[in-house]
Amino acid sequence: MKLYKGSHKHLVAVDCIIFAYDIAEKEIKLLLIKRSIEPAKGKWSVAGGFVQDDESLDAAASRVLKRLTGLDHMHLSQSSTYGSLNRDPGARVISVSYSALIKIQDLSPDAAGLYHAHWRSILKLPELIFDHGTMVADALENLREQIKRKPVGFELLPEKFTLVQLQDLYEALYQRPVDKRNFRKKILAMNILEKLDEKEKETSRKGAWYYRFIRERYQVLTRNGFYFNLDVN
Amino acid sequence: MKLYKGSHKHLVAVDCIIFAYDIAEKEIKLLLIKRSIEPAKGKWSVAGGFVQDDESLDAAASRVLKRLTGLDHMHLSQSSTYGSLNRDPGARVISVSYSALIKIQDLSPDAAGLYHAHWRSILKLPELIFDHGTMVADALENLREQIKRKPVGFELLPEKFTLVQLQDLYEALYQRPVDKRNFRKKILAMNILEKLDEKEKETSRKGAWYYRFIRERYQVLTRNGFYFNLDVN
DNA sequence: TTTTTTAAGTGTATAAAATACATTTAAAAG
DNA sequence: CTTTTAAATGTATTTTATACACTTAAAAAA
Repeated sequence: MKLYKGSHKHLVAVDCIIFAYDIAEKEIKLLLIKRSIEPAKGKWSVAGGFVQDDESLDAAASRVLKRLTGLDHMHLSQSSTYGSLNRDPGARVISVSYSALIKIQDLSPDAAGLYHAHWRSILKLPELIFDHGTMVADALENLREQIKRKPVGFELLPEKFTLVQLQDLYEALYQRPVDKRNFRKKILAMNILEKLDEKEKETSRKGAWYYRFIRERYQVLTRNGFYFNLDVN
Repeated sequence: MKLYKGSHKHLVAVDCIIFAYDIAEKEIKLLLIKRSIEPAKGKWSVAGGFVQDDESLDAAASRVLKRLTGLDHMHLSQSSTYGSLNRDPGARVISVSYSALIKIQDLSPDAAGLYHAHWRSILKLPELIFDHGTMVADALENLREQIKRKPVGFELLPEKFTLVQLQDLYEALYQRPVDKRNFRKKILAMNILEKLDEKEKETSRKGAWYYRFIRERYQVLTRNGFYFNLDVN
């Protein structure tokens, strides 16, 4: 069956904006790739790839991400689609952007070597090719909204994390200080964290208690009309 | 210049979910088209078209919308992109969905005749082709969120409208009653409406005052940190 | 002309949520 | 045992959200 004859076909790419959080440096980072093909070879870009004939958009994004992280499953969501005529000087390419949230250690051995992948703070991004700067800005804006209403911050932290680390993450994303007592009051009131009986002792003498996000409890609450809300003051 | 050789090309479509509000019937309506080509000829769908070689995605959506409404400018925003392998049985098509908000009277003469376009209440939608049902559900969900935080409700109403009409619109979208006094208190407190000295007299003896949305004032306020918020209780 | 009918318009008291803010505690180092 | 450092904690105040019922305007009917 060969329908829709006469309609133009297009190159379609997926571009993945990969976010992680660096606990030590208290910075949100983005995985950037040194581009290996023309045009713009050697310039910085986000990770991308063309959508193949036999794969869905989501599958294409997963493939690109697996190449860099080795991970099969991760927090991945479609953001926006970019289709201006001359966004890529090499050819007319329509690009679907995806946001991925991962733990900073999750990089494949190939990532640094083969793909020249590097983590860069969102505060000090180099110039990016094409409209990747816009994609990143859009994705970041989206993440800032998402993290208020969905428990996505935990995707960027290890399984065990302290409330200090969680707050630092929010502060890094919003670039403004957050009231410690109010922040803890809000997140603990949601009743979706479990306090472990273990302390993080690297960064202070006293040590800070570890917590864990209980996804199952969150899901049960959600089914009963609960809404995650961590509006930062 | 012929780069990216060997990568597959795809048919790319735009599909427009066109919303309007029927004041008399107090119903949110969707513009549906009787499909004129195979596959699924004669079935209901949203308005769509293939993206041409020389037009951006936004331009393609605008073209589709102009065909039906004759309008050059309207509230139009990209929603989501759909790319499963078999979403269209006719061929592999990747589809970018757009939401449009228009006034119900804005239909081109061709719309009804040539395209068999019909307004249908979102409460009584027929079965739609392919994944158009999902597209509509996603767009509707998006609209419900948008209308809380952005002054998009006014796009669905005439220039002059009453507070009763505005509230009815919110109630139609949420399918639940809204407290009249609290609703009016909130919207008027924003100071973005101007009370006209004219009454709407069709629907009641007493008549309801007409108001007008002052976009300029909204924009000024927005620049000064104001956020539209009409969370319905 | 008075009365009835109908939908528009209005205010206040209470509850809940957001915010501002400073001291105490635990633990290691000196 | 004193000092140092970051973690942990509670309350009062302000702001926002909510619940709730009567009055008013105007035409239609008596």
